[in-house]
Amino acid sequence: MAARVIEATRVTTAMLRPRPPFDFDATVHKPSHFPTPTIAYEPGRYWQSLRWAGRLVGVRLRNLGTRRTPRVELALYSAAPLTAPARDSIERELAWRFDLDADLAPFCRALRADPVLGPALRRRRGMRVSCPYSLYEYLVVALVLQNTTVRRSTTMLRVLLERYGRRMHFDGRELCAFWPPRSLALTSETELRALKIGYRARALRRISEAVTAGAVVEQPMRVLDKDAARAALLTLYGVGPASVWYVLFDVFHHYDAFDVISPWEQRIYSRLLFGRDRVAPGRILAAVRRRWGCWRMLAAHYLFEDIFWRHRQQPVAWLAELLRS
DNA sequence: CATCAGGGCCCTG
DNA sequence: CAGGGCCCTGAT
Repeated sequence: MAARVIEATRVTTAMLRPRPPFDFDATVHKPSHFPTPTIAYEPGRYWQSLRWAGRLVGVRLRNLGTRRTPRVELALYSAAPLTAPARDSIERELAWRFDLDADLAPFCRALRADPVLGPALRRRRGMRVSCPYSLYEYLVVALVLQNTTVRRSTTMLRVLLERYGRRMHFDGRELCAFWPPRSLALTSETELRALKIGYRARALRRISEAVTAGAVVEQPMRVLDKDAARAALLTLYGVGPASVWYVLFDVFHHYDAFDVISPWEQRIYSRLLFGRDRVAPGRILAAVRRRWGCWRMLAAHYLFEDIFWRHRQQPVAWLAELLRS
């Protein structure tokens, strides 16, 4: 890395007002997700690096409100002062990434009587689907998660960030920041392979190339419907059905993007929905579609994150068993 | 020591 | 549309 640590000392703040109800902690922190060194979280406080419009910015969010009267203080740290338009555009970008303007009322009304979902819905009331990454960054994460263990994924991402990313120092924290796609677009596959990311080297280079060339552009994809977005994403080399549905939900907030289920998630949903182990994926998908309809992935997200939050508070034996490995 | 699976995907037949 | 190969690592 990036010998040089970026000192982001200039700070500007703003107040965000998410649409109520809003659960700060469950929105900014997803205990079931793969943690990356670009993010830090403590109850009520959250930090991340952000590459935006060619510059690196340190983001801090603080919860200064309640579920009913949400207030989130946004502090932006940068090496050079941010212009007002830059600050506004980052504010809008974060509102999108954290789904702050979402109206969850119809969802809550429709599903609060559901016997399985109801309790999770009440405990996490106001939680949003959120994603701190750009589409490109998310694809990088999805790539290192493929066909390996969490431990190795962690190593691969760390090595990539050390080699091509930056370190940022702000608000007393040091976080890594992603590289811009173009710095990998021209890198040789051989050089990437030397970092022990295996066959992913080819995909990483080609995805970086595609994004740099404008073959895939995030902003316009945000308004595409689910099928169109899926088709566009599948044109990327190394991006298949499993990665795509994660992207459709996390990055593009399609609340119904629940059409694929991976083996480890299958086992967790089997427990949560049927109270037993290894229910066939097809049955799980049919059940969530029937019960939760167009909200099925958002509902599943509530259930999933809720059990992970509770597990953290008070270990859940069967979950601990499934996660061991 | 050999073998295999791990939070996929591509390519071939 | 099924199945082999892919990089590497740790478990057995």
